[in-house]
Amino acid sequence: MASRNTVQRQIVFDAVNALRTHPTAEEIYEHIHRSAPTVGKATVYRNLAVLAASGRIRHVEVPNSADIYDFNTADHDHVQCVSCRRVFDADFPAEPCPPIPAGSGFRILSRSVLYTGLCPDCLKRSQNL
Amino acid sequence: MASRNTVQRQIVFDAVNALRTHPTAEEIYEHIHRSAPTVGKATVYRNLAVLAASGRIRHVEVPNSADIYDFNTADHDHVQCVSCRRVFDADFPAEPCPPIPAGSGFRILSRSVLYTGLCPDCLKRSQNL
DNA sequence: TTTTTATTGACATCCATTCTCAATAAGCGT
DNA sequence: ACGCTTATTGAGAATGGATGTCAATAAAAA
Repeated sequence: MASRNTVQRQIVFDAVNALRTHPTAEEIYEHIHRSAPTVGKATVYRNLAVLAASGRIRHVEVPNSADIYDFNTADHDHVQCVSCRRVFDADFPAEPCPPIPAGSGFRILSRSVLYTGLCPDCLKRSQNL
Repeated sequence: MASRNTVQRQIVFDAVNALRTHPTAEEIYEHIHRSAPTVGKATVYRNLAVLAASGRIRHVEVPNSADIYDFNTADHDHVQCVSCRRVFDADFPAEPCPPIPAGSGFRILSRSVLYTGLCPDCLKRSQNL
């Protein structure tokens, strides 16, 4: 028997699509908790994993921060602000990285690119000091 | 007063240069512990951070695994094997990603590229099943 | 040598995430 | 519609990796 359509799974999926701001699992849990206080945190984590594995949402691993989940499953990179730690889409004008290579005996499955820097808000704030 | 040349700091630096296999902080600590059992784990972490900040070693953040430290400070990417979780240099023939862009009000400070896939060992093992 | 203060070591604490396990419920076959 | 199987749930404990606390120590400036 494959995966089941539980109400909790749908709630988690809806939350990721409602929160369009690269939410963490914790933020998704808090959002859900308001209208569905019985849904446990482990259930949120589990369903985020299931949804990501099936390609319905995207799981973005963020080193030294909580991972984020993205309703936008199209291939795109992210920027994390070193100051406020928020994650944004890297939609600035940049050539994409070249296609994933095949060489040296590795089987490359994926590539993740994460930019770090200052977001517009924090950059402005730092310039006003 | 700037930073001090403590014996512990030198021990940590030497360990990173001795372990040329992308060691984690834990592995570095264990290596050190054999010959210098009084050096604490917090000291190892602190000195790894100091050495990385001063550019003497490189700190590579690995999502969902322990971060690794690299004696090779030259700019290069890494591959993590999804099976054995080891980290390798991405020295396969690949065009590098284009230079870091400046656009959209972000100040981009760095970009990290991490490939995931199967290392030669694990690839071979999976083909022999 | 004296003084200053960066650094240490031991341990507690933190954070994000995963595990455990009995209880529940999805959805198949009948 | 009704069981039956088993994927899933909820609560909390447990984990792993890393950082914080703080009195004691030791670089190195004066």
